[in-house]
Amino acid sequence: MDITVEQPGTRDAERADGPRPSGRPPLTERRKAETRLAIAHEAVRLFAEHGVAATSGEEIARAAGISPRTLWRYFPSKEECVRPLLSVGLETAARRLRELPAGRPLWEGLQAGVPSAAERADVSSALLRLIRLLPDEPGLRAVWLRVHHDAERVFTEVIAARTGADPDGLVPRLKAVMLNGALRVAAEEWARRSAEADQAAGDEAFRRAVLQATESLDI
Amino acid sequence: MDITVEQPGTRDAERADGPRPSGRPPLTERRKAETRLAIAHEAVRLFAEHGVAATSGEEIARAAGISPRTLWRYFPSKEECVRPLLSVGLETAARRLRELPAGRPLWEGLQAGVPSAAERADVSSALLRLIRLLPDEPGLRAVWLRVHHDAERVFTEVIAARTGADPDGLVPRLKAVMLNGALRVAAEEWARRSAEADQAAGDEAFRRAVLQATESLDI
DNA sequence: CAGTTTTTGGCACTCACTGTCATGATGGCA
DNA sequence: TGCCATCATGACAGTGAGTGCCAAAAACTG
Repeated sequence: MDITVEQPGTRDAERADGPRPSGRPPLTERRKAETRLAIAHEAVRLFAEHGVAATSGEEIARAAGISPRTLWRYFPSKEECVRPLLSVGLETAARRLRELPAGRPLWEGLQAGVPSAAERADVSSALLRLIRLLPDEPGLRAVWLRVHHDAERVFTEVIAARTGADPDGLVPRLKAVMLNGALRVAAEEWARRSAEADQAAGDEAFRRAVLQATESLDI
Repeated sequence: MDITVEQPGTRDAERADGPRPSGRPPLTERRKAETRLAIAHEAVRLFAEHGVAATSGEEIARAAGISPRTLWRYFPSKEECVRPLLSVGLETAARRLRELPAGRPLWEGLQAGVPSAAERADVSSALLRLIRLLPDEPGLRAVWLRVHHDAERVFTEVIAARTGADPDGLVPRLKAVMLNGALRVAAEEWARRSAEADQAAGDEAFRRAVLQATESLDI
């Protein structure tokens, strides 16, 4: 039940020490990433239809067209199968934050965060369904929390770099935790409003939450 | 792997609709609470000695002097066994916050939070050992995150009451999430400093983190 | 003390997950 | 194009976490 998440191709990626001088070919890796995402989609579909408890790992594997053994190689638990969908928003948020010039206000990099992060419509709709499952599914909620917790480290470094503070210091860590929590709430608001009203309302809710949170944070 | 945590005696407690007119006698409940805590202590000890993965539920049960079947009735997973220790600080923090007059600054209710929450020395030292396990034990970290997530709801209501805001509104929720995250970081700092230096240093670190965080929050 | 409810334990069972090995697909290179 | 090294996949068997069910024991009520 340990949850040591192994990013696909991490070993290969770190072996390639340049842009791609002699690393693993991207074909295989891209296929693996596709498989990961396909599993995630099927898992969300099955979880939404029958609930997490009533969905076995074997069913997910069958739906994704792979053997159970392979499923457990891709993900360490059936709940973790949804991680690729949950993390996509935070990853782009971190990337945009890193690319944001130090002078600009924080929310510029974030206000388009989660919603537009999922450029592909299928990802976005799956993410929407998934977040709506969270209140009723403790196991998935745990993944959601873990994903955000993993993002904290990244945010801490980005914030430390932006504010010129010590990355191991207390202040950037506190700010990262707060920002991270705000993004979680914003994403939940986004999902709720998107489902209640429409996509525009969801995006607006997300932006409002982020703005509300960041203006008091001074990052 | 569902994590529906059932507080001990909840059913009995809600049946007793007065201070205790005809509810369950407190003896049984107290004994159950003691059993819960005893299990938690043994679990932490075993986890610290051999690691979570190498500790079986059966071992925890044997150490606590109960049958495995009973252990699984008390806790839904072996990791959850440590929850009573992890939640003690947040519970007292919430209680003190509730009792804090509306005018007083927030940190007055919190600065003595986690450390002194564990009045009993054994609880405090077990909690210390436990928090130090978190970085290496993803399963326990997940419990830590879940405990904090559960506390969010409580904090949201307390904050809404203090600030006169709508408890379902965005602002109190954001503030609760931020406060909660700050308390988590503060507790981790407390554990680190307590272990590196001494108890006083730990308490001081906790207070510093809480102060740092609350002064920007306007609760 | 007798009757009822609650808690515990024992047993059997499911299924999430893992170690191991054989097989097949893929990419590198002559 | 064909051979070799590498790695992904699958089949199989095994462990152990967690659950349902029923009986025994304990606690509470009168």
